[in-house]
Amino acid sequence: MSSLKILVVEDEDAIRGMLIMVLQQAGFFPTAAKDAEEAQNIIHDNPPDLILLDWMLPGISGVEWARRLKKEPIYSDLPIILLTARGEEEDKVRGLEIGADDYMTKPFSPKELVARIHAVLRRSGKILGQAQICLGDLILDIDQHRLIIGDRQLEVSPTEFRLMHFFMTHPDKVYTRTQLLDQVWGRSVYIEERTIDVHIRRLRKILEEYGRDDLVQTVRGFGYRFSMVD
Amino acid sequence: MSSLKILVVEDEDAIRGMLIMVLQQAGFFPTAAKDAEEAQNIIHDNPPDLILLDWMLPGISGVEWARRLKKEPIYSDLPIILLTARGEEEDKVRGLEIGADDYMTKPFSPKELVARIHAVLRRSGKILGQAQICLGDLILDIDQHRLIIGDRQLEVSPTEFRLMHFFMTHPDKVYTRTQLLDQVWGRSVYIEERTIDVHIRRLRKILEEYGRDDLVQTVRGFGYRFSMVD
DNA sequence: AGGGCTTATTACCTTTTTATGACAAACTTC
DNA sequence: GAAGTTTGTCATAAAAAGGTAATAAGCCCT
Repeated sequence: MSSLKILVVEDEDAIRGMLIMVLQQAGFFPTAAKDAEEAQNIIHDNPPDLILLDWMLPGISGVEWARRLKKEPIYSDLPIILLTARGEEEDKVRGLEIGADDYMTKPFSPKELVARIHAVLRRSGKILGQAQICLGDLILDIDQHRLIIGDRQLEVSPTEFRLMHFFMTHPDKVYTRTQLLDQVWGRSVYIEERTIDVHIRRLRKILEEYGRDDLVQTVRGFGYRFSMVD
Repeated sequence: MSSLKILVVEDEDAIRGMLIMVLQQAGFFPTAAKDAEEAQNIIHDNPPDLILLDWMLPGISGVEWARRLKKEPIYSDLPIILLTARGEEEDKVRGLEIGADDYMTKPFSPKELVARIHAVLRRSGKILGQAQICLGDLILDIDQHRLIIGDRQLEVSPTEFRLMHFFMTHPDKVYTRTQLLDQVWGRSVYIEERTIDVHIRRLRKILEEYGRDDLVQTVRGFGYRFSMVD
């Protein structure tokens, strides 16, 4: 699942801006509101997958608004993370009479925020990886961790599986070795670009037995492409 | 089984009230106590099927009381879910051998609470599912704690049984060691991940005699999978 | 055709991951 | 409370995977 929308409801410009920045960086699609009223409109027009809500808001307080939201059946499943200043309210928040799914005390690190968002989204089932990815007669089953062609199962190593996963979710497009390294191995790993060649080779060898080694195509001077079309 | 009784032990009125509300809504029959002493009486007069216990209590702390309870043979099977505030204690909960079956960090969503209660009840056998679970020629007899293959029946140890139970009710999907630990042993126990390997080994050894050790499959880099398919 | 560059292929070695047997503590059972 | 189970941990063996370098093969241009 991609394009997870997060609504930030926060009256202080600086904090709101910072939050939006952080969220974008983390791959979310943030929208923002200054108060409950504005937020209400956004929710109506373009319901987000999660709300980051300031405890104190001008007009209707964040808590109050959250409570109302949770009562409406349409929105009751919408996860809410409360943002509070450190202080006396902390105890009350813990009481969770509000129905918030989590809370954070300012100031917090971007890292922690993103981590909590992920946790809440996962808990509420918003992050559902597709169970299966099909492409022609290729099936990559994430849950079962299996790669199947037709009715036969292929034996692939962890890295081969990840590579295949990336290819199948990004078909028909050329990727440089560096891009593949970043996407499949992760930005923080440092290995030779040429190593990619070897892994491509290994993938092809496996696919070869099924006459499908033509799926992994070399684009001379650029990199590799995975495609059902020649 | 209907009319599952749940005892809430929590000193803060607001939270206690909220919990009771949530539990009723979810179809349980909650009773409540403000402290360990009160709880002790209730347990004696009208033993519940599960206890929701606050970590911090006036007088005897929740943890201390839980520990004592677990030592009494009569109550040792009574599942306990600990409620803790987020903070330093969190780590301790996992580490310390309290004997709780699960724990939750406030604040939590009602949904999650109910889900965990169900999970714990199921694990501890309070919720009767099917009496038998069949998969191919495998039959797992819940009541008798027996595994039947074809026409022969064999005894398995408690842990092996639970592991087998989990596998047979969740076939074809890969689980990491951590997931298995959480699901089969419970979230609050702390044992080495590698211990899973040993239990897998033991399961396989049993199945081996019937030529069925291929049911438990290793998925390198991820974990294990139980499947009738290769 | 040949030089220069890019990719393919293979072999090798290191690291990582899993399997297995043994042991001791904890727990049951009689 | 003694004998037998059960279960978690460790040490070690075994297996698989992953990265690199060396060499072969291929492509493109003049």
